[in-house]
Amino acid sequence: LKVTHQRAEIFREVAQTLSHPDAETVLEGVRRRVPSVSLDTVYRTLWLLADLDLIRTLSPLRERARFDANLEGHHHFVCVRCGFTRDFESEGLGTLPIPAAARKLGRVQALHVEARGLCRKCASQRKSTRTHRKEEEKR
Amino acid sequence: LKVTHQRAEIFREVAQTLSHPDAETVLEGVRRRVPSVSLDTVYRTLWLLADLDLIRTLSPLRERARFDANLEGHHHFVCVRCGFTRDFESEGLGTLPIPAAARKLGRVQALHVEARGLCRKCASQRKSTRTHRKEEEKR
DNA sequence: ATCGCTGCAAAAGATTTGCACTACC
DNA sequence: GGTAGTGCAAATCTTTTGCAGCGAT
Repeated sequence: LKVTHQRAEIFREVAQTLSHPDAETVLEGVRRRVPSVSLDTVYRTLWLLADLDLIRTLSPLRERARFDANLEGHHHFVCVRCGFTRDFESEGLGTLPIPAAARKLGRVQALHVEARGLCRKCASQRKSTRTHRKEEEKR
Repeated sequence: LKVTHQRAEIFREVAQTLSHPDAETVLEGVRRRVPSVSLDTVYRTLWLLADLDLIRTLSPLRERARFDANLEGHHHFVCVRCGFTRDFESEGLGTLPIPAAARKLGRVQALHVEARGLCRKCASQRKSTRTHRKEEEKR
C-alpha cells in the first residue's frame, strides 16, 4: 500500500479545505498541482482513504435519493452497514438550543439528529464488507 | 395540478412505509397496484411531492458523495439552498445522551447533528429556485 | 520479474429530458 | 380542442470497472 504522489495530493486536497468537496471538486484542486490525475484515480483514492479511516464521507452511506413522508419527528437512526433507516422521536432532542457555533454559519431552521450505528440484525451478524442498501429490510 | 391515479398511489406508497424508500423501491411497490407506471413518473412525482412539501428527502440536498477529512467535531451546518456545508463544534451536543427510542432500533455508535438552514449568503439573497451545489463557495 | 498504481476508455447505475400519445376538463 | 400527465426511449451525470502500460521494489 503505497503513498504515491497522487494519493498524497488527493489527501492533502481534502484535508486542507473546509468545504467537504465532492470527487469532481477534489480533482479540480489536485489538477493544479498534478495535471495528469484522472477522476477515477480520485474516486479510487477517496474510497481507499475512507476505508483506512483517514477521511469520511458526509453521509455514512453511499446512497441514492431516499424519500420520507413523515414531516414530524425528524430524527433518524441509520445503520451504517446495511442502510436500514427509521425515524425516532425524543423529547430531549426536540428542545435542543441552537448552538452558537452553528448560528455563526447561517440562519439555522432546524436541528436534525442522526443516530448512527448498527441495526439489530447487523449487530448480531457482524461481517466486515461495506454493504449496500438493497439489503435493507423493508416494511 | 391533478391528483391522478399514479400520483395518489406513489404518495400512498411513500406514506405507508417506514423504510424511507428510494425511487426504485417505490416503483416496485406501486407496480403491484398500477403495473403500467414507469420509473420516470415515479421520479417526477416524488420530486413534485417534495416541492409541494408533502414528502421530504432524507438528505436535504440532491447530492453526490462528499468527503471530509475532519474526524472530530462531527456536526454539520448545511445550507438547504446552496449546499454550503461546514463543521461546527458544540460542547452541549458532544454530551447528549443517546435517546432510548434510538437505542431500540439498534446499537447506536454516535449522534450526528445537522443544523439545516440558510447560509449567510443565501439568507441575504433569498430566491426561490432549488439550487445545486456548484454554487457553493469553496475555500 | 513482479506487483501495485495509474490513466484511459468503456460500462454501469441513477436520474432527467424530449417527444408523442392519452386522458380529462 | 387544449392542457396536463404519462410512458417510452434516449440522454445525461456520476461513479465504477477492465485493461494495458508504468514505476518502484
